[in-house]
Amino acid sequence: MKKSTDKSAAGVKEIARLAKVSIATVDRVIHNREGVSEKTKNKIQAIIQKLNYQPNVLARRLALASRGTIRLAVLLPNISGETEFWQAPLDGINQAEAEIKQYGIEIERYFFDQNDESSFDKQVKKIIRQKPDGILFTPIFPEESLVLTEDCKKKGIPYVMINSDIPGYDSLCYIGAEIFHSGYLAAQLVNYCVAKTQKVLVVKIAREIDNNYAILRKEDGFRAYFSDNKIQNKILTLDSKQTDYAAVAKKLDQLIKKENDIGAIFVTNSRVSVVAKYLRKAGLENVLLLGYDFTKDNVEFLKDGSIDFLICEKPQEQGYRGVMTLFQHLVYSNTIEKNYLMPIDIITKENYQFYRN
Amino acid sequence: MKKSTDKSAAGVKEIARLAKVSIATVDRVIHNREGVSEKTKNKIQAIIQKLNYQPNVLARRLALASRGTIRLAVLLPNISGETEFWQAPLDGINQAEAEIKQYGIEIERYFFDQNDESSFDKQVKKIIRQKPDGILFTPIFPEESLVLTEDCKKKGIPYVMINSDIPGYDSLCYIGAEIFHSGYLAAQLVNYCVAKTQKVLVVKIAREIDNNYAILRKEDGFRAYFSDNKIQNKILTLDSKQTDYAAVAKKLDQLIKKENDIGAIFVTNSRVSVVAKYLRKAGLENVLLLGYDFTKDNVEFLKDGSIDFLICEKPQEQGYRGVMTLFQHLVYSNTIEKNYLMPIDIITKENYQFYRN
DNA sequence: CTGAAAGCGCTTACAG
DNA sequence: CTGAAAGCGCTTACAG
Repeated sequence: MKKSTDKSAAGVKEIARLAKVSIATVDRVIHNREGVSEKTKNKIQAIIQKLNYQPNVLARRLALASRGTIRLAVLLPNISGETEFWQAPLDGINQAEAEIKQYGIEIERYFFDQNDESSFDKQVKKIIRQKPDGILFTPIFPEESLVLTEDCKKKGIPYVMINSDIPGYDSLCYIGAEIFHSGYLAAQLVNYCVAKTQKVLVVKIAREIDNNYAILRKEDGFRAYFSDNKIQNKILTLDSKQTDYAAVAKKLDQLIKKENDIGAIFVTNSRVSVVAKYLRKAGLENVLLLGYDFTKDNVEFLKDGSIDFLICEKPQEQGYRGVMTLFQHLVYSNTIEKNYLMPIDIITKENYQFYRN
Repeated sequence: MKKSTDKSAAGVKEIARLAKVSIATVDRVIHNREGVSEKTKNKIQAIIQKLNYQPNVLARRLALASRGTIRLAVLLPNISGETEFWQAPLDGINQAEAEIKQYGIEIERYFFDQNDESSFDKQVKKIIRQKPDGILFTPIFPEESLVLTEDCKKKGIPYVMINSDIPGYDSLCYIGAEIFHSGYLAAQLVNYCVAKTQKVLVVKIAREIDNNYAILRKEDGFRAYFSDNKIQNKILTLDSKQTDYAAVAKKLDQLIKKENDIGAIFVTNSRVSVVAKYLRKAGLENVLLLGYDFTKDNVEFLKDGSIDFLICEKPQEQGYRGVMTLFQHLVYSNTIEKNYLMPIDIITKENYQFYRN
């Protein structure tokens, strides 16, 4: 390793020397602060230009570390067996926290019950009382989310939405997939694998279907693919507001008795494992089954062939990136991409081993 | 933003104070350096344990920045129209360089002709002469690569392999996909989309097929899926050591005249666009076509439906991660995962827009 | 409007 | 075997 040589990145000291001022003044110009005469300001800016000065991010962070703590609030569904999905974003958030807590970032976590809008409300009130410096949340309930976003706007608190978007809620940014398109993709896969004569079933399992933007958008996308491409398969629908196995199985049973020759089933969220369990018990494993998310249950059914395709949108990375975005914005005032669209990944029995959430 | 409070991460100073020694001695213990009495060493280690001391990476890097430059060498195929694929790893390398050049890392790039083993040889000699501190390369030619790895071992220079692996070449680490499995995955997709009576064609297009480990492994994996699952489709083979369109088209023409009812074609590398062009011209777009890599040409054919699936292994991330790994190893002596296996992504017409290499 | 000095947490000669 | 001091490049009171 030889000693670093020439162009070794001039810093504030060098600029100060060339401009015959102190580094404090250089700093003022770099940060566009008040109280520098036009003349010296111009002189310093010229030198910065000429030297193509790039601040040393390391040193900047280190110096800043001594300042105050930044407090972020995170609002996500709580994690139960049924909603294990949300572990992934949380993992990402934890990872981000580990990386940046050295810079004085603290993260407060709030959880709500996905089946209970009032629990969302309650947590929102708590957060508002805490006055965090930035918020990360997922707008599962559009109306209730509005309370939060309105308050944030009033107080100038930046907020990031992950996993699903609500157009018109003007956030700092959205990090997640284009969910309409993920339904579209599911339809493409179905079309590859199913005969033209077979029927296709869309299953929606959630306590709050009508108020669940993501679930509805996915079905829209799914249906759009068929109509855009003039594909004639008959599309059936099954909704279940009860999310337990018994209830879903019963409904499926009734439907399948009535409708013969269903070639594929598309479940619009991570509850696909419930359907997989039913198909396995009923000996209907030749039906193509697609659903969402890389949860433990789902992967088990993927392995044994009950589930054919899982669509996955890197939930862990969403959490990670969400926190990092707030960090970038609050600490460095970086400009932020309004929509960070995640890839829409296709997971099968033969590539799940290598998947990274 | 309130002032940081309590547990605000004790540092070397605090440790030194508690152990009643100087911070220099603490530093010696942290880095397991010689010349500290057992007694003080134990005392300091106990305190480090108790405080759960985490070094401040920022400060460490900043302090280290003043040391010498680290020089890395990168050896990749040159980028032509035909081998545009290699732009992606190079992009990743450039990105990594931008992030770490502040820490005194310099990267020297060397290119060889993928169709000419002697050009690889020549570049290896150049690199050896330069005595870099670390090397990143792709072992397309096993024998010629051995010259490089042997020399590195002798001199203790760490090297990282990306994109394809050669088992037994004991590198610092391999970053890339499990290529056998990527062939396996391709076969699964084919099996979903093709009738049992149809034939399947494997196409290998490369100047040096027999000496190209990756291409052979992918075919192995592809075939293994069929035999493991006792699937009976007849598998045909077409090899072309000429990589230009005219030559490949001619061979395909001959084969397709002889063999009727080919349901799918699997091309074992990024040259799949050549086959796509042929199928489009021949009006055979109903044949399922699969191949590798997110190149501009391939994506064009994906869009128009000539290619159905592209398998992609994040080449840009491979380059990025390769450089970062050498950096971690050389600067922080971090322990490195021996095999960093990339996901094997499935790209279609309906999700390519969101893919990130 | 401007500057001298201290500090961020760590590393490294150098001196004993 | 151990310590005092300078330095990494930047930021921030504080004093003028």
